[in-house]
Amino acid sequence: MMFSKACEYGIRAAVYITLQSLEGRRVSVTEIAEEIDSPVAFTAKILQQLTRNNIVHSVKGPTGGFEIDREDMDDVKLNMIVKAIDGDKIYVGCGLGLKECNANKPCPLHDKFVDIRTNLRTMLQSTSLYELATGLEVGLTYLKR
Amino acid sequence: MMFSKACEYGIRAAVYITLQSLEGRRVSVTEIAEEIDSPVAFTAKILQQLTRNNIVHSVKGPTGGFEIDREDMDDVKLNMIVKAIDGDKIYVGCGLGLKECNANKPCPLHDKFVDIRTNLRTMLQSTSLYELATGLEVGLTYLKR
DNA sequence: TATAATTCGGATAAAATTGTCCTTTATTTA
DNA sequence: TAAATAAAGGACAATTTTATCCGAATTATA
Repeated sequence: MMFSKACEYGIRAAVYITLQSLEGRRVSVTEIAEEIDSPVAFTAKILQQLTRNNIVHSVKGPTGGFEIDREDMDDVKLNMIVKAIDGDKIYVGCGLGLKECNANKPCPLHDKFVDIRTNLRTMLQSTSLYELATGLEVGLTYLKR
Repeated sequence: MMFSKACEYGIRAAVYITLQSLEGRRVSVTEIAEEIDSPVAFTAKILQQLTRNNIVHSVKGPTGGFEIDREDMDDVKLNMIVKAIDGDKIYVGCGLGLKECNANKPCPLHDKFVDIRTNLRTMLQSTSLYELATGLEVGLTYLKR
């Protein structure tokens, strides 16, 4: 609706890893994909991106998998995940797709979009993985289906 | 950023047609595509959709082209164009792509998205083609580049 | 009535996104 | 040290979106 599939899977995966890391569990791609209901191999690719961007931490070999440091659960905000996967088009782009659209030379929708975009950015910048995972833990929110 | 390319072109085209119809001019796809800086043939397809949805009016043959009735300039709101081209996924979908995500069984981002989506919907439902075209007329806004 | 201009609509192509598969590399443990 | 397990990464396939092309239908006008 707003993000690419890749980004959606990325967020869901990161939240699930956070939830499990809170319990001290390291999780495999297989388990992640099962739990967030996403294609395994594709999810693996996305996790590689998150790993390269230091958003999650990966460990190879038996007992390996993905985890997130307690500290990072607070420090990693959604905007970092979105940026790592979808780039910054959400922040930069014009609602009507114009290359040069800004306050000086605005498209007809520019001003109307400013608020919406600002709200979105603020939300993404202020929402941490920890916050999202704890909602899950309490059973208030869900990641599947 | 938020809409598909098709939808972006559709909105830009409709606004341009409105602007010209205000001057009593009927415009061809060629002119439209030139003025809004979009691929001609693709734009033609999108205009067909807008025509079928009674958002713009088309006339075949020489002196033919696209136009919008003065009345429709006020009645046609952006949400009608978005719906005609992108469907209602903007309104319906879950931010994280979950099939069953609602207030009863919300995804971790559900509540955070409700506001943003509501703002967007309100904006689209209340913005008319006439309003957008007048900004262009006065030279306050732009459709190109 | 013939011609030219224009939209309509179908078929197809190109590009981007989504998704799969398989080999390599690192690491644990028996 | 050998075997087994898991992520990394490259090549490829399927699907969706974006884009082009061309003949058919419509209509103004010479």
